[in-house]
Amino acid sequence: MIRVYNTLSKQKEEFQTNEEGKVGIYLCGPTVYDKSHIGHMVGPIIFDTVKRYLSFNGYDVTLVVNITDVDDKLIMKSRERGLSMDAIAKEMTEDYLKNLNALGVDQIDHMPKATEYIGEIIQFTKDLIDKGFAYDVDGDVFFDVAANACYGKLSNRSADAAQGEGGEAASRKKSASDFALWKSVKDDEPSWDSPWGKGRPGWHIECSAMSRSILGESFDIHGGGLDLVFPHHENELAQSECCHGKPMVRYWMHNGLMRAGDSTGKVGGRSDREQDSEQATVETKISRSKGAGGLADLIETHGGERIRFFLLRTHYRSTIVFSEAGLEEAGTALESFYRLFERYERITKSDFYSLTPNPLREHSNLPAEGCEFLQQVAAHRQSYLEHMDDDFNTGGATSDLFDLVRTINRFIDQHDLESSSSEEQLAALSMSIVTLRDLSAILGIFTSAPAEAAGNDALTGQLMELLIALRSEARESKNFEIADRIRDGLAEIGVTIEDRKDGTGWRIG
RNA sequence: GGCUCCGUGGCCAAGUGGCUAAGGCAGCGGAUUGCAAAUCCGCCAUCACCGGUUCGAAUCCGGUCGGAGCCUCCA
Repeated sequence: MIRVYNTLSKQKEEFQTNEEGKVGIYLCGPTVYDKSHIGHMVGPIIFDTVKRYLSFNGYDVTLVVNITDVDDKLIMKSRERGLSMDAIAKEMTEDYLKNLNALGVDQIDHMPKATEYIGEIIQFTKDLIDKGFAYDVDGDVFFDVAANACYGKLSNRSADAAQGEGGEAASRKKSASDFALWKSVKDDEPSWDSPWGKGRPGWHIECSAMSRSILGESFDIHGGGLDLVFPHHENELAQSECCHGKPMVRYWMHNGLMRAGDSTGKVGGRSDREQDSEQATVETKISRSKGAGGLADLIETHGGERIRFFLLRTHYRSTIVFSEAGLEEAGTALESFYRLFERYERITKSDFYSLTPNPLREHSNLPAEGCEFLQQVAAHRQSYLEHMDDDFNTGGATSDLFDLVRTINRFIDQHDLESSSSEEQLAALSMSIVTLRDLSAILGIFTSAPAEAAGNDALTGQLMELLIALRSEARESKNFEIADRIRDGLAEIGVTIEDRKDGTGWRIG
C-alpha cells in the first residue's frame, strides 16, 4: 500500500486513484523568463521519480508539466532585451528542457504552454462568470473570493487573512483578495481577443484550464514547490472547484525548497534577486555560490547523476541546503556503485548498463529459497519498497541501495568470485545485480554509463598498458622502488592504480 | 502580527509511541596487500532545552531557545 502526504489534509493518506490503474499528475513548471537554476529542477526530479515508482507499481501514469510563457516578468524581460516575449520564452524553454534532460528527467508526457491554451482559458473564465464566481470590470475579469465559501482550505487561511495590498488593480476589485483571471491589455503588451476585449490570462487560470484539458476536471496528484501553496494553488483550487463542483485533485503534493548554504533565503528567492541587482558586478560569483545561476556549469562539473542523487537522498518535503560540497559528497558515495558495476563486469563479462530493468514490481521478485545471500538481497529490496511506499521516501530507500551494495560485495569476497565461480554463484550474483538495477532505475539513476573521464582515449589506454606492464615486471623482481614511483607518479596526475587478484587496473580520478 | 515547517553522531540524513536510533561522508582499529588502492569486518549519537502524558517517547502535549518558508512575483 502506497501512502502519500496530502497538503490539504496535512497527513499521509492511502493512495487511491480516481480511475482504476490510472494516475494523472500535474506539476507546476517554470515561468520561462530566465535561465533555470537548480531550484527549478527539484520538482521535476521528484515527480519524475514519483511517476517511475507508480509505473513500477503497475499504474498507467500521465505526467503533465506546464510552461508559463505569458506573464509580467516575461513582458519586462522582453522590453529589457528588445526581443519578443515569444522569443525569450522559446530560448528559456530550450534551456529548461536541456537541463531536465541532463538530469535524467524523461517521464514527462505533456508540456502545455499557456499561450497554446488561450481558447480554453477564455472558456474557463466565461464558465466562472456564468456560475457567479467571477466578474468583469473594464476589460479585467476577477475571481470573486467572497463567493467561494471554501476559499483558503489548502493554505489554511481565511479570505481576509489572504488579502494583500490588492495590487495595482485594487480599485477595480470588489475585495483585495480577489485575483485576476483575465487582464486587459496595456500599452504594447502581447494580447489576445476575448469577450472582455484584448488582454491576456492571469497567472492561476492557465493551470486550471490546462489541467482540465489534459487530465480532466478531477485528477489524482497536483504537485509543485511549497512556495506555490499560496496563492497559486489556493486560487487554482478555488477556480476549478467552483467551476466543476467537485474536488480538483485527490492529493496535493508539495516539495521543499532549496536553500543556499552560505546565507539565508531560498535559491532564486527574493534576497537572491535583490543582491543580484544591487551587486550586478559580482552577480556571477554570488549566483554561483548560491546555485542560483550556472546550472549548466554545475551539470558540466558534477554531472546530472550526481545532482539527481544529491536531491533524492533527502526526503522531498524537506528543505535542501544546496552546496557544492554536498554535491561532492554525493559523488563520492556514488563511487561505490560504480566500483561494484566494474566488479560485476569483470566477473561476468557482461555490462551492468545493458541489463534491462524489470518494469513491474510483481515481476521483480527473486527466488531466494535456500540461498542466504539472495534472502538478504530480497530483504533489502523489501525494505527499499517499504520506504518508497511510505510517501516516496527516497532518502530512506537509498540506504537500502547501499546495504545491497555491501551485501553483494561481501558475497563476492566470501566466495572469491573474482578468481573462480560456479554457475550457481554467477546466477545468484546476476540476480542480485538485476535487483540493484531495478531499484536504482526507479530513482532514475545508473540508467546509462557515466561519461568517460576526460583524457581517456585510445592512446592513453595503450600508454597505461605499457606502464602497468613495466610496473608489474618491477614488482615481480621486487623492485618496489620503481613500481611505487610509477604508481605515485600516476597518482599525481590523477590516475589511480588498483592491484587486484586478476590483474592491475587503473582509472582516472 | 497571522499561517506553516524544522532542530537526530564531526558533517549530511532516515526514523514520528516499544526489537541493539538506517544509510552516506569524514575519522579510528582490524582483515587483505610488498606497501597502497578497492573490498570486507569492527568502533564512533539517547535524538536543541525544560516540564508533562504513558508501563514505555527522538516520536504525543505544553513551554523555552534556535533556524526556515508563506502572507507580494517565485519550483
